[in-house]
Amino acid sequence: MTGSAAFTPQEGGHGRELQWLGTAPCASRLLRRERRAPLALVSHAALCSADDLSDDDPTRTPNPMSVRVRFAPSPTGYLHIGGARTALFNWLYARHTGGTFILRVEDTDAARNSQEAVNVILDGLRWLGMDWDEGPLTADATGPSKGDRGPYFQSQRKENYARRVEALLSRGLAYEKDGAVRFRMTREPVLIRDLVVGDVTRALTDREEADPDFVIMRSDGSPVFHFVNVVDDLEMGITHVIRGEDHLSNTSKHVALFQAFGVEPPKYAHIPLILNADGSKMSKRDDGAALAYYTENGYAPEAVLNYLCLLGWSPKDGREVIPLKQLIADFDLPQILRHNARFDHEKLKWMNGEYLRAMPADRFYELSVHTLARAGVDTNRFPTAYVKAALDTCMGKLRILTELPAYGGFYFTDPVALDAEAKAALTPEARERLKKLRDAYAGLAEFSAANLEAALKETAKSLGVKNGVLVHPARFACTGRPSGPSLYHLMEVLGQDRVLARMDAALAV
RNA sequence: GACCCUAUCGUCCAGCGGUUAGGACACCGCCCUUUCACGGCGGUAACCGGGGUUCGAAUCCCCGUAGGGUCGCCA
Repeated sequence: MTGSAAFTPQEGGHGRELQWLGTAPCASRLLRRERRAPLALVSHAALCSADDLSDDDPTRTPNPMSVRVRFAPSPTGYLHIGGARTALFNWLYARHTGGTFILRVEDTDAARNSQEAVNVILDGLRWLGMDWDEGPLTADATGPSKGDRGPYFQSQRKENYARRVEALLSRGLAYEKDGAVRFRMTREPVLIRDLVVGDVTRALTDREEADPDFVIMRSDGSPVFHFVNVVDDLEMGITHVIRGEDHLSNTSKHVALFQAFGVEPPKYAHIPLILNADGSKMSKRDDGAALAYYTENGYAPEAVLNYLCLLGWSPKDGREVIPLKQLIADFDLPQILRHNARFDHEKLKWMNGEYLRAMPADRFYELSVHTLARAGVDTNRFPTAYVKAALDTCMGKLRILTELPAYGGFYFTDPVALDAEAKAALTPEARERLKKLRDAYAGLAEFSAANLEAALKETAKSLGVKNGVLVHPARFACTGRPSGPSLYHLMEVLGQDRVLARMDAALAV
């Protein structure tokens, strides 16, 4: 049996785990002191391509005894958020143990297989900052890949499956019926030793009782999922199978198959599922079910990644905003919960805001310009210094980037559209006062926030009104809306010409 | 129908035989403040039900109930 030779021992990773456990508490103490700085590291790390986290890292020296985990998605055209978390747990475990993270594409279903669909997966993983040590380099099934256990597309592994079916057939462990090949499944309950769920004894269901055997190769010669999954895991030397709990019941089949091939099955870790906010199953149509929802709706990948790993897992000390490096150091299988989690969009938004606030300015500019462009706001028409100054007044004020066009879009739109509230606020009396302020501003030699503030307060004083009486009409005139960045700073960025012009426009309405 | 998993504030997590059941998001007050946020302070809010075991149960066991998953020539 070539199977036993191909299979690698599974204990290798544990020495490393102990080391990590030993160093983690110390590191976390350091990090709690300085929350800001480590956060910056996260965004940086998530931004960088795979190489930053992998190839330079001395702990990543290939080790035949180490952990080998895989993410094996089917290219369905979208990357489910639950799938992304499964990938994340595998990736974190690999990085935590110094093991190998493998990406394998289960493209056996030709009907819904396309390069676009594969790209959705590759891009999704890259967006989150997850790099794979072995797997495809492009979406082309026949294209280049890295790793010596390929091909990494199931569509390219047909001979392996045929050979394995033959092996089972020749030993009487499988048989042909109606042109299909069926595996002789044990009738005894199967013990599944799960690292998350514990020991599970899976008995046969009533239907299985009637006929426990199952098809491993269809009459058209194509192998079925349970079979290819096991064969690939075996031949790729997978040591730990970390996957959704929806596969737990089927694991008895996989264990039986491994035994038929004469090898110990890998260690299993079935992780809980992600449900909708109302507890229902998250299906393709639900908002936020696809990773693309987050890439397109103003989320920072580092925040999504952080939030995702807190669904079903948490560090012992209750920290929630956790730098990626710390996540890798702390992550481990035994701490994974056994019950499903509901996805809380509000909390993700909060966390996204935390990351947006703490990230380096350049990173914020990059994300912002991209978001504005998507909203039809072209920042390229403005000097870079102006764009940066404008965005500086917005940084720290948003939870998700998609709030930006409404929040700071006025910097790049002329004339500004006054909303209903703004128009209502510009009463004849308010206009009169605004006119006074406009004239005061027209006479300013240096249009700085400090001068603007002083001039406004002076004007208010001479009018005998509170500052707010002038502040609000001024804000409406300049931005068209009741809320936004700091008024004086926003006006400084806008500059004298724009501010006066906008005040004139508001007075003319 | 059978099999498997699960069950602490509305939500995400702490808890692992003895706690005033803790934190975070959200929510509600107050403070800060030119708006909106941030931040600070305070508050509302939970052990699914019933039996055991034990001096003592959110923690262990059993039964119910509820939710989720699985029983394909889908993946």
